[in-house]
This record gives sequence, C-alpha cells and structure tokens, in this order.
Amino acid sequence: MVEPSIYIEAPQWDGDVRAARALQSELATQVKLRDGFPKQLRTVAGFDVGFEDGGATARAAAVLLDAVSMQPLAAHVARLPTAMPYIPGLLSFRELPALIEALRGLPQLPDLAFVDGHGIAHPRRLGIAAHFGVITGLPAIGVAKKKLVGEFASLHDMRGAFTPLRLPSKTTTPGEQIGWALRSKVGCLPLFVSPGNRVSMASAPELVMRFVAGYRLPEPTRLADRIASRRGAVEIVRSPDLLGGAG
DNA sequence: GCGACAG
DNA sequence: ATCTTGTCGC
Repeated sequence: MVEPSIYIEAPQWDGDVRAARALQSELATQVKLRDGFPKQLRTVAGFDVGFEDGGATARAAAVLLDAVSMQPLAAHVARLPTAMPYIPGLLSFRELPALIEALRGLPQLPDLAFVDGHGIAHPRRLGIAAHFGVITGLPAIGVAKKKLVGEFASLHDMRGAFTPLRLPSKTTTPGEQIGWALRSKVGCLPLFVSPGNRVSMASAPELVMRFVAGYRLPEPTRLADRIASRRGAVEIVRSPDLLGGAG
C-alpha cells in the first residue's frame, strides 16, 4: 500500500455540471508546469479505467514499472460503482475515484504517473491527468489517443515526430500550446501528450518516447490498458531492492 | 443553430 | 469506454 502520509482525495459528483467546471478552473491553478520529477527516474506507473456491467462498475488499473528495465514490478485493480455518466470535459469526475483507489493498492508511489487521457490539453486546463496530479501531488503526464480540444499541423510519419497542439483562434488564449501530437509509431495515428503536473511542456514528448517499446502506447499506459480492459495478463517481476526505497 | 466532443 | 465481423496492410 502507498504511504499513509500521502492523503489523496477523489473528486465528488453531485450532478452540478457548472460547479464541476468551476472546480476544474480552480484546481487548474495548482498545476505545476516544470520538471518536478526525480532526475533519475526509478519507477513510473501507468493508469487506465475500464467498465463492466454495461458501465455500472468502473475497473481501474495501476501498474508500477521499473523505469530502467520497463519491467512490471506490481499491479493493482480497483472496482468502484460508477457514479456518473461520461461527459466530455468532465472525465475525471467519472474515473478519478477508481484511479485513486488503484494507486492506493500499489506497494509504493511512482516517481512519475502516466495517465490515459489528457493533462492540460483540456478546456479548463484540467484533464484527468492534471486532476490526478493535483490531487495526489505526484508528477503526472497525460497520454490520450484522441484530442479533446486544439489544433495541430500534419506531422511526419516518423517514430518520435511531434508537433504542438494549440488552442484554436476564437478562444481566450489563441495559439497557446496545450500539448503535443506525437507519432509514437510509424503508420499509426498520433498520440496526444500534455503535462499533467510537475512535468514541463518541453520534456513531455521525450518522457513518453522513453517508454514506448514497439507499440503505439507507451508501456505504462499500454499495460494498464490491458489489465483495465481485460485484454490479457501482465507478468510481474520480483524486485525486492526497488521496493525497499533506500538510496 | 451547427460542429466538436478524452474515456 | 463497450459491443462486435470482416477487412486492409506490413
């Protein structure tokens, strides 16, 4: 289980869309856009949510990996009754509670969290990855398969190519960069990467590419995706030394 | 009114 | 996200 000293609280949903949006704007103020993660990453973790019973139950998966070998060190699945429907822009109110429970099930906190969804590439700069980062205080980065908002130029079909994702004209801050479109794999649609918390805009692309093995999704998110969506099993590697936390 | 719309 | 058959490309 994670450190008892780490107090994490999930957002509550009371049906008030306007209140939820106001809360997002307020929390977005607490997002840190700088590299606040360890110089030498020891562990990272991937987070994703799937659903059962026609959406009645949310199933969140958290996978802790060795940042160097990329081998899975631990994983935990949490099931919670779904409290609200999916509403574009309010995803965190639907999935964050389950994600927090999944995090609490890990033997230790990761140095960096990869969350399936957007970070600040959001209407109010608080996508689920940013919300997760602010609530837990952990460095977090968002990795989404589709864009929510923004525009981006065409990018070369080369592994690692990326181009800015910017706010459209007719917005409060036209042209503001909110993330990146990243070609993680040749021949695949780009990924949308954006800072969640304690991660800079500049380091986001390389941070994600560093964990891309041979698939479109980086390992942390890919493995969490597999578990959350019941796609297959993930072999956990025993690593006593890392779980010790010394050094 | 119309188009867009993470998971 | 989930359901769910066949099909296109490396």
